[in-house]
Amino acid sequence: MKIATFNINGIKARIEALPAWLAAANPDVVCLQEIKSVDEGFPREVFEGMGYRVETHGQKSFNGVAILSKLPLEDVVRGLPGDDADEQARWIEATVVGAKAVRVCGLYLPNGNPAPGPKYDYKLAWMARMQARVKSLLPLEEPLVCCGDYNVIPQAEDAAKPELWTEDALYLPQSRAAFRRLLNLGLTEAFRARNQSPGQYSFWDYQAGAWERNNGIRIDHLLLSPQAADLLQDCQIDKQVRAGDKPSDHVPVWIELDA
DNA sequence: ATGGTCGGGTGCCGA
Repeated sequence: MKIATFNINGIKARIEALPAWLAAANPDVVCLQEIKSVDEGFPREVFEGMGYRVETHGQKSFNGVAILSKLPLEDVVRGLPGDDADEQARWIEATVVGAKAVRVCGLYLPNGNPAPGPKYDYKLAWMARMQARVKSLLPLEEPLVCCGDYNVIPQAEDAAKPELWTEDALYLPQSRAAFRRLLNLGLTEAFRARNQSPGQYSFWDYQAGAWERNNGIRIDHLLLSPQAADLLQDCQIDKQVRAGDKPSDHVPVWIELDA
């Protein structure tokens, strides 16, 4: 089972590049972030025509997440539990029914800039809620994959120029500590586990020739429960997508599971 | 050293 995460930065803007990548990469499951569309505006027919089931959790203008799957989806949850007043669409879960069932959580973690400030407070509170949600899912002892745009640079080696990020919400010690606490629940970060080569990133800013200079950061992650980590065969970043026509500022990251 | 680019949607905000 091939599971990917891809922050597409607007479904309307990516209506050619996303199907092109799907046709080439042929993932079974894709978690999308920043669809920037309400559910009714999402062009589901395009993806249904390619054999994908489509579950969205959209929002006007900002945020919005979705799961595309060639395998049946069950028990869809929309929205991160723990705050009924939170109206930002950043979380969707579903069980993918393959040879083995895999619970997949697709997430768009808050950016948090500027820090300090209310947006950073929201980021840290959201991460605490995610911690609680994952903690409640782990006792099921089933394969669990939490993937998406974490908006966290875990370590210095995950940025081309870490010194430029020291005051940024993506790299502040509190952000990295909250990410570590997730890992310390017993999750495996798939790319770090499978791929040790340096200089591999998942995001390059549109500005200042960041792509051409490989001035990137690695902020799109797949975190696996022990039962999912047992099935992990591979993890790769589809870097070449950033060089295509009308690219997102993020590229897909995917895992292959023996499931 | 500075400023720079996208997307969504129609005035700027978010990244």
